Amino acid sequence: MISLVMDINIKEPFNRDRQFALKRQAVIRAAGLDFCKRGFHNTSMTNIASNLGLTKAALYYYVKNKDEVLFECHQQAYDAMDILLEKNIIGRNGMEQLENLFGDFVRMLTASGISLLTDVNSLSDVNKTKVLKRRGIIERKIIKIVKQGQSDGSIADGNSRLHVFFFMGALNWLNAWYDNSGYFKGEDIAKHFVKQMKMGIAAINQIES
Amino acid sequence: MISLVMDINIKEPFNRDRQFALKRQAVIRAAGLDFCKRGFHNTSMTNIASNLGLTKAALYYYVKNKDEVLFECHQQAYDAMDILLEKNIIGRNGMEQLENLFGDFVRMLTASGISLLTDVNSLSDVNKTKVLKRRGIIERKIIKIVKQGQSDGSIADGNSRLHVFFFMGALNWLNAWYDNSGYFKGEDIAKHFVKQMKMGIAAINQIES
DNA sequence: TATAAATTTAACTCTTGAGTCAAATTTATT
DNA sequence: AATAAATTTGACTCAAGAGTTAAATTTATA
Repeated sequence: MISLVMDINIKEPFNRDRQFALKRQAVIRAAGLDFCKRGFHNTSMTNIASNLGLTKAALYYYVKNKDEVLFECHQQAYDAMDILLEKNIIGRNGMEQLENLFGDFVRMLTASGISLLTDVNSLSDVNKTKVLKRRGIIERKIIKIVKQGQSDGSIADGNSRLHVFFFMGALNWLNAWYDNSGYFKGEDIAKHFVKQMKMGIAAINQIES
Repeated sequence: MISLVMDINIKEPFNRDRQFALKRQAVIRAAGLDFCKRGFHNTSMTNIASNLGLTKAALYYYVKNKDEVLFECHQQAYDAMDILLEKNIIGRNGMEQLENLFGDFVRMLTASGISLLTDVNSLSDVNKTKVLKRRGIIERKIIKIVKQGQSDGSIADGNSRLHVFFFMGALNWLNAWYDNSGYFKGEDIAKHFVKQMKMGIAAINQIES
């Protein structure tokens, strides 16, 4: 049972489609959490609906089919990552940019209710292609930052793609085990993970926490 | 289509059950690769069978049901990890032990055909409990090594569980994206990952590759 | 209060894939 | 060649869950 309350404050005149779009997004985010927790195929449309306090029929009022839901979950995550990527071009060097970015990634997963789904094989072929393409683009952007860090001397040499795969693995796994009600607080994890990410690939000369 | 040839050399007298057990293991390992590649629910028993050049009926000659297959896949992985854990108590300090262990983990995943499955929610309740329990035990053993390293001064302070979750995430993710026919060679990944793991949590004073 | 949007109810269709089975046939072992 | 194990064939049952639908009802908005 997840609250759908939103759009409370800002009293922009009289929405209609906006209201619909917002609830649709909330529905998809909730579905994402379900998928993340139980897995795509272990979560029925009826499950999703009833977790929202809705009926299956009502759910289908917002989405076309289950494939679309999964697809939109991916889109949501990638939209969020894109925003963070834009935002985090700041930093004195590659390493600093990467620290900011990675920290924000962790915060996104622990705080925003957005899940990073990995089950790309359950998508229809068309959507799978789209998702993989988009994932590739994001991956390449991160790799680019790492390469930049290697150029400016802030990040250690070595295969940049492996550098990235390593700490992105930590991120994906975090997404799988993290539980808001659990022992760790999101911000603590963020701090710890940023540090471990950094130490893992920092250029040797400039390691000073 | 995966070859099932085994038990070629060593001509121990006349096996019977042994032969059965070996093929059964091979069947399960192959299924594990399928699950890893396409996902548990996107892989039908018929798929598994035909990838082995078998019939569904023949597959059921070796296993009771799909749940058992998934369960045994987990067991195989944990058996392998247990062996490596036994083997890698060697090392001058916690860090060295951890390096050996982690490197072997990577090699196991890239070379042995054993997959580290994450989809634990698709298991029956009984098996899920068993698997989670076993995973917990292994996790704790690794954490123990880390703590030891923190005691002997080879590993940096900080929450040991987070230390472990971080690099185990890298491992799980590797398992998901790695492809024998791909760009990277297993041994190269092992070297790189061990280093990045190490740098991530090495005590500051003793960082010298 | 009139109107349209949001949601429920409840029944229904369809497909997929797990799991079974028995008889026939192939393959290996002695 | 005899025997048992391994495998095929092909048809079958069953359950779960996606997706649909139409009519009734509730909720919000103007």
